[in-house]
Amino acid sequence: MEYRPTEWDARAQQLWRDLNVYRADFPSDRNPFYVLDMFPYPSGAGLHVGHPLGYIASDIVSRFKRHQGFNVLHPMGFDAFGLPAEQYAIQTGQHPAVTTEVNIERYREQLNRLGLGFDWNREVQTCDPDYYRWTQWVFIQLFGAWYNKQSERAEPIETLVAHLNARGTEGLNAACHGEPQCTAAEWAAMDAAQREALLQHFRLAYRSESLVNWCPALGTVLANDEVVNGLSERGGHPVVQKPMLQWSMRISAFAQRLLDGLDDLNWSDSIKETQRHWIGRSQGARIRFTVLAGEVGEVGKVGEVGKAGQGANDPMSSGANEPTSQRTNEPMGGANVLEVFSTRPDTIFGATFMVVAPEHPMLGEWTTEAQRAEVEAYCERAARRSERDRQADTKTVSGVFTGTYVEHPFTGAPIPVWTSDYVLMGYGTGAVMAVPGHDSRDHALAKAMGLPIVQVVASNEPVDVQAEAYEAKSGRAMASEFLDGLATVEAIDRAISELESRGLGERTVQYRLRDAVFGRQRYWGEPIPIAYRDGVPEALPVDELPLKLPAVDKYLPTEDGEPPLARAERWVSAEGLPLETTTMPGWAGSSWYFLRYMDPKNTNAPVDRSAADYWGQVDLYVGGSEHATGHLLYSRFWTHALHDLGHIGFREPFKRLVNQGMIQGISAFVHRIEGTQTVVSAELAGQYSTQKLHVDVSLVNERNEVDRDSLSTWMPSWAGTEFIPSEGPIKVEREVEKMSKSKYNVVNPDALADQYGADAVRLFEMFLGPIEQSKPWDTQGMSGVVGFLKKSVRLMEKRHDGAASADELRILHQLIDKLQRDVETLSFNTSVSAMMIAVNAWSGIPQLAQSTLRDFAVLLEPFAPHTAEALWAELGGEGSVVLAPYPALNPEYLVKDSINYPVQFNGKTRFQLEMPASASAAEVESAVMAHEKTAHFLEGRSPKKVIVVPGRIVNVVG
RNA sequence: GCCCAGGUGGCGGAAUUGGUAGACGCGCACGACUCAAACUCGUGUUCCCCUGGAGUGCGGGUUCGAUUCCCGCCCUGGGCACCA
Repeated sequence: MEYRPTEWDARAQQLWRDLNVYRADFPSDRNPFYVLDMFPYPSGAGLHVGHPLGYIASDIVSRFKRHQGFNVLHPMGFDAFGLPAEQYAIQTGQHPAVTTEVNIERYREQLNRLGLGFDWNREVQTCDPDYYRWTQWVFIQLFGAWYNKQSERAEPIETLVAHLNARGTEGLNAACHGEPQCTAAEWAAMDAAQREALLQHFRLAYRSESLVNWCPALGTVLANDEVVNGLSERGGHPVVQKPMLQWSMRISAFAQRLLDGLDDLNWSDSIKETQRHWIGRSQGARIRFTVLAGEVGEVGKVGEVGKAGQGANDPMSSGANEPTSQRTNEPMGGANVLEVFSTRPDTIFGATFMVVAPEHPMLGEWTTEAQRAEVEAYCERAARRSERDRQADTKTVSGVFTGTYVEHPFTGAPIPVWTSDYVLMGYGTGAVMAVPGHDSRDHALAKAMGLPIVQVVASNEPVDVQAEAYEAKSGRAMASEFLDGLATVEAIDRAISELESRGLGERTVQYRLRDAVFGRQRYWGEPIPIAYRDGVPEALPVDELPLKLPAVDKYLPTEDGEPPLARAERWVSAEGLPLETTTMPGWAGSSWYFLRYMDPKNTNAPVDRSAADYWGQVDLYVGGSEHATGHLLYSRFWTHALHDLGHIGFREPFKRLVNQGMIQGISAFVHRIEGTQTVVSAELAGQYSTQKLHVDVSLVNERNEVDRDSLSTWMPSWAGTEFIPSEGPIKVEREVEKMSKSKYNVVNPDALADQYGADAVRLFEMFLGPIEQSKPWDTQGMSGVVGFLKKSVRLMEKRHDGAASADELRILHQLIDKLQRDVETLSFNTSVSAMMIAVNAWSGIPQLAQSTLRDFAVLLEPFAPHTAEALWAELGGEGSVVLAPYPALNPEYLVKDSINYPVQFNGKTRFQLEMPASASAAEVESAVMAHEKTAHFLEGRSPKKVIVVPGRIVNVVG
């Protein structure tokens, strides 16, 4: 039998299609197993060898579980809404759906070329109206829900309305923004618009005026996870903070549950830690300081502000993006009270000034006339700076005195109020009590402005708080009246109790997690299914879904800066109401797609409850770690909410998560003398003033030599290139970098599959190393796995119809044992090596039984399914090897009857001693002592101690 | 700065609960086959001052025994970054 990989690839793939072997059944009596890959965004560049790393691993698990009799769900789809297709549309006028479809077609071909066993009957595309109909449906569910902190779950908005009818906001414990409140009587008196304005503060999908990340270059707002170092994740454009009326998702309501849920998930520590940080729970207290009246400017219009909650443009939305407060009923106190959050209330006696964020809504009120010009100038400067600028110089401190003072709650001393941009409006209350003695940032401002620094925590080591803040939480309170002598932890507790008893503050938990901005001023996304009746948002009736993307003449904003959907001719609901013009962000469709695979054709619901109950959580989810704070958090949030609302029976979507590492490219550079067309071989480059330029890796051979002719004809700009030396090889320089089109280091998996066969690519990617690890792609090693496949095929020449020998069975069962253990940890590099060891061992046996070879074909199948299929056919197997049962492990063949003991003297291995496995420790010891070499290594000493670990090792100490 | 992961031959990497460090593969060297080359097969391949010694980033420690456990440091990759 000759090894013919490309021929076998085609034949096996045809057989799989004919027999529909990857079909997942429902209903079914078999046990379900759900293996999921993060579905790709179909970009124009196609797949490179890095993408399939995770797909191959999950494919191996799927195939393995199928052999073991599980009903395996292993689907694939496309995350098809996104910016690149839209940018291309803006440039060319081509509808994004067209480019997207072309790209999807190419992706599907590339995935199939590698023999990945997906159930394509269940494919989903997020841009398909039959799919996004249900994304819109989920949005409507969230719009129609609120989070009840009493029951700790999301509930239909009707239960909130019932509460408001009965008692107003009294006794209500809900996740919300701002300080919405009303009595039952006030609620009863409100008109529809006023009621909706109030409800918006509670809905899980809501609209509010808030500070958002605005990216002028992309013309859209972005979520926090889409902004990296003050630049947009896509495209790297500057991002600024800007207040806008926007749709948001109240993910902050689920902060504690998203935190707690991590404990039971089988995910990597680093992803869990990343999420914990992103959620950022901190415990402390809210503390209220009374603003000293004499100093307050324009006190007149104060009182009304805090009582808002009525009217469509209510003023209480100003702090909308701040995480929800523990309380809902206490008034913020308007300009009379300055409220801060602190994790160190024990240091309150060290608070020598207050700092509020430049965006703080009360700042204007608190600024005295004398200071007004200076404060306004400062705020304007802070607003103009982009996030990036603000982050760039965290070293320089700046701030301005407002002219106002607050009263210290315990000492009654006046404390000056400052504003500085190191205090963020988006966290806590947007104000802090500055304790320069024990907080480095407060310390920096105090130093710069000459404000007093007081020590209120004593340490065992000598500390000088004038020089540096003492921030450790291990110390005892001092100069703090009733707190003196208490250890920090106790002092915090005591300080909070004291504040609570005086009604000046309370214990609270603060989260860093912000609500997620949900609207995008873009075309290529799901339309938000909201219509406006007299300016009041209402959800479309579910039976009007899908709300399809309208045709537009251009994919750009309108002249007035409205999103592209405003260009549509009649963008109104069935009832004729104007529709929302922003679309959903990229993460909407990917937040629930794993549910749709369970029931992809359902026209009555996103997923039938019975299908969701049968398949349950994803057993294994494989994908990149770059989604740690985006997709992986949002999809958890939606799953929790859908669970609470009764649509599915589990809270957490992904039981186990494995992050595959990145495959890096090995870029090639030539040295070109600056300002010339002359290329210098790398070893001579030091003699010239050269620049390093990327060249395509396909122009370079294994000896790192670039071909002159192909370089000259590679691109027009390289025509007429001259070379030094003029004869002989031209060397390139190599460097490991991220694999990317622009670095010309991309290797395509389908091209490799055409050259070596799909199985060689699969095996090689797995053999490269542990799945989670990043590693450079080096095709040189390919010959190793090709050799293994050829050797495997050559075993067929040894086959006979008789019974299998004990030797060959021992090899077989050791392999089964190893493979079964490896699949649990996805340790497929060692699986490949174990198969190599087995094949090498069988190669040394003159004859092999047909049954052994058949079993081997099944063991090989998850890794190299095409070759296994060819072997299976040759061995007379029925149907497809994909559906064959896994060979049962017979542990008898794993038992060894003798053990080769390494014998150590003082920890150094000196010789081996073969002993029967049944030998006792005493027998082993006497055998060692009787051994001729023992006397030599003891050099006349008598052993102090002989350690015998049965079955393992002997160590003679002496 | 804080948090997480990692550091083993020329290279990718392997090593159950602490128990023969370097499996498997690449590369390299030598040999067989061949007129020759490719393919294939075989042998060797951690290093050194080689009857021995050293050795898993560095320095200590625990242990009969440490890649594995503990303490301190260095480096690499990733995450967060004025979060009060």
